[in-house]
Amino acid sequence: MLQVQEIRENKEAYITALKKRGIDANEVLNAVIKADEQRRTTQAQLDETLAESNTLSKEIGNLFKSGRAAEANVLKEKTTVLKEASKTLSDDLNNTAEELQKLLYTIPNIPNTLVPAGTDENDNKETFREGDIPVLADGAMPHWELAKKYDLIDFELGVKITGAGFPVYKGKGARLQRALIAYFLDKNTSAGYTEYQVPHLVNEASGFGTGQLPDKEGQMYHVGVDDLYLIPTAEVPVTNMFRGDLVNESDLPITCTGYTPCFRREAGSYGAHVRGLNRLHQFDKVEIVRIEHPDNSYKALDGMVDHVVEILRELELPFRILRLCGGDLGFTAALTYDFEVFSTAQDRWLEISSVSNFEAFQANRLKLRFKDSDGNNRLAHTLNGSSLALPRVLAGILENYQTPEGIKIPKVLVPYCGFDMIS
RNA sequence: GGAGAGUUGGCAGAGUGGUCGAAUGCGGCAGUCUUGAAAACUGUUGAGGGUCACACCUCCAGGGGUUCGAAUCCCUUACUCUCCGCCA
Repeated sequence: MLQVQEIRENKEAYITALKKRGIDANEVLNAVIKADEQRRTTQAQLDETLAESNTLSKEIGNLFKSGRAAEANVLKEKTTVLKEASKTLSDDLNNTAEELQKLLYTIPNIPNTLVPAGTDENDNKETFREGDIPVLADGAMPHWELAKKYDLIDFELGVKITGAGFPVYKGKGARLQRALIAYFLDKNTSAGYTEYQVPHLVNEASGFGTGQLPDKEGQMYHVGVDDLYLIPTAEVPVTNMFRGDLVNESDLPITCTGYTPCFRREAGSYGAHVRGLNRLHQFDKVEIVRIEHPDNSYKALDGMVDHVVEILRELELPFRILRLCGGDLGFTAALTYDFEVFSTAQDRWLEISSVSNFEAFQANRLKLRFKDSDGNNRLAHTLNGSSLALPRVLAGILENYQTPEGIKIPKVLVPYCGFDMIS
């Protein structure tokens, strides 16, 4: 959520920046400013009425104490009028504040200057590419066929016990998953991130805090009887651990990592692009989250990008980095880098990580602040990134490492797997 | 599922109708002392709105009520804890 004061001060710049998202924000920003002015006017009137009322109350109290009940009763009548007035004003204020809040919820974050204009993924800007795309032998298969051939993943069994999009990992497939999780967590903790295990269900307040609610509840599974949501990413519980906190400047940065399953309803298309592991309702992910000083957040973002690069380099997977364009940028993000691994057998790029700086957008909703050296309370910046999303990494490994003899295991994973070949 | 007790400032924890935005402790900040640090001592320190700055207003879990006046009394919702039951 944007801050009203910032909108007031930077309206024109915000309109220009939001054009990159394909949004003409002129009208809504004007509406915000107008509602805010209305709010402040009403607030001032209410304050005045209450001040008068408070003064009278004190006088009445004093009169009663000194036994002048008759005079007190005269004043009492005055307060009745003031009470009615303040009731009306307070209702007005609530309505205006609610209206303002609703408007603010509809406005996405302001894209960073680096964000290219554009409408969809075709306008994303590739900023980096590394790794050789392997030349596969004849008869190379996509991962879902490999998974079947080597009995690593059973999609049909998942359908039987739950439904489409809930695969069952089996044998060396399950072991490889576990190895990846352990390897990712080790990489993250040795880079200084503190490991957490967090709940996989969150309450409504948490959904609001990170921006999944109120607009995107359809993307989350909702447990109605208890009014809880299955997490779509560890970002939600991890970031919300700090909701409402006021920390010391010296506590920053706060860095966390955690493994969780992720649940996404993603009612959408079915077909070739969502086959196998490409798109699932439940998948595993290791996440990194940083709470940063605003002066340091972009440096931290670069650091997170470098960190993910290192992991992909160690896995020896061909990858590229995209800077998301305005149209593809998430609602809460100011700048996002997507990582994609090349799936040789499918001949396409698969997104395996997304690293974003949300600046103060989430922190404003979360009321996540720090006390700076001048004693002022300021909103912190939040960032997060996947390191990494498991299914597509698995797909990338299966497809890129396949040989006629079997699937080789990336060197760095062998100690975690206990085997170096799936055959 | 049954019974009871709670929810107060960054944290812990007093406060049962006006003098309470709130004792005290911890933490934070500043200073004294010290070569420096620690300890000790002194001072200072809740948040939001509003203002050029004051004034002023709001906030003691959320919502409603009683009262001239509510952290304090009443109703209600949520959450937490303890005991019992069930259970990994």
